[in-house]
Amino acid sequence: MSRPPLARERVLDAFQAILIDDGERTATLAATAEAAGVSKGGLLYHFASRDDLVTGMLERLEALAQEDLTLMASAEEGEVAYFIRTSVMEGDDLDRALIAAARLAQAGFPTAAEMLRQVREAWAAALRPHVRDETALNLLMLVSDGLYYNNALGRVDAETGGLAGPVPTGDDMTALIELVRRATV
Amino acid sequence: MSRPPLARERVLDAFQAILIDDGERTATLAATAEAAGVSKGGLLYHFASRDDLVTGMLERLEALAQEDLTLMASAEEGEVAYFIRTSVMEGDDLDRALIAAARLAQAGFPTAAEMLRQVREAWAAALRPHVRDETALNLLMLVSDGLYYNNALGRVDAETGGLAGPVPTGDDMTALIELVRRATV
DNA sequence: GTCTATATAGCGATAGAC
DNA sequence: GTCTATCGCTATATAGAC
Repeated sequence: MSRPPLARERVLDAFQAILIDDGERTATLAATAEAAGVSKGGLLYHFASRDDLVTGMLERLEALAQEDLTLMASAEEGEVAYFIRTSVMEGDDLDRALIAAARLAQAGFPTAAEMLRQVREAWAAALRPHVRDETALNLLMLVSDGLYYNNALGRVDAETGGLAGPVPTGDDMTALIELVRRATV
Repeated sequence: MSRPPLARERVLDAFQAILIDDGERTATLAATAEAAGVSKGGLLYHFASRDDLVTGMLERLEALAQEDLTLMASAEEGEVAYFIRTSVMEGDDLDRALIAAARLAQAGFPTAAEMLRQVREAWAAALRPHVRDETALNLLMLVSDGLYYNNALGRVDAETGGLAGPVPTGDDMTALIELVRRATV
């Protein structure tokens, strides 16, 4: 649990950024190394293979998701409100890790798909006691999935650094959250 | 508008199938050619480049989406019910074209992401007059997106040929549809 | 319209110096 | 711990026979 080498984290950040901005095909070892400011050999000292790089990224996602579950459990506004609110993508570390993992999953990495399922299931389990029934839970999870999916297809907005997609913002989002809350809690 | 060569369609089918089953990276020209029963050279007679293959696939998606809009407009059960019901993935031609396009979009093909946005917008426009307000439309679209997203991450089920994911089925799905309908229409 | 053969380029990974 | 150099493989695409 001691802090990992700085270069290692920078490589992981770079890999994730390229995955999000340009897709799995562009996230080569050379491109990742250059973006991280190390050589290909330097990268391969920290991650013995490309699969190893993927594993490192997924482990970081798992840790971030765990943190989020803790925050959700102690949220003053209640678990459900917290979950809906944070399903709106704001470009934080967890959002970025989820989008990057989705790219890998769709590129054919089964471990990424598995991790995403696992994280989703953990969220569902945490929310289950706080919604009226299983149907409401399904609705809640699917709306959240839909928000992530649309953002995953959107481009990164150069202005805000956030992800721009055909997803409601501002007052529209507030109204949506209220509608979902009424239908599920 | 006369019917296209048979080999061309077979190549498109093969490309789509590999995209869905194994991801974008595995859908190489060689693998596609073999699955279609032609040589690499034969494939490249019909599609001058890999990008051309992608374009051909997206054009087919556009045509299938257009057909679906026509069916939706004349559905006896009403547009909204038709839309929710057919958001459940059953492995038909449109479903497969959408999943394959999603794979390409996440692999970094901007034209695929663009086409998906366009198709989604066409659906939204067709549904808008039949839901109570814009918030309801957002909810409806996001649930549909969520269903597709989960299925896109799931594996193809060897038994049914359908796509298996963490998505409600049977009675659970009927209940979900009813809940969404009540919240939107 | 379909084939084989080949050119060219880029990727992941290894070896070994520093 | 980080580098350069290089190997081996595979991918896209071209050329030209049939």
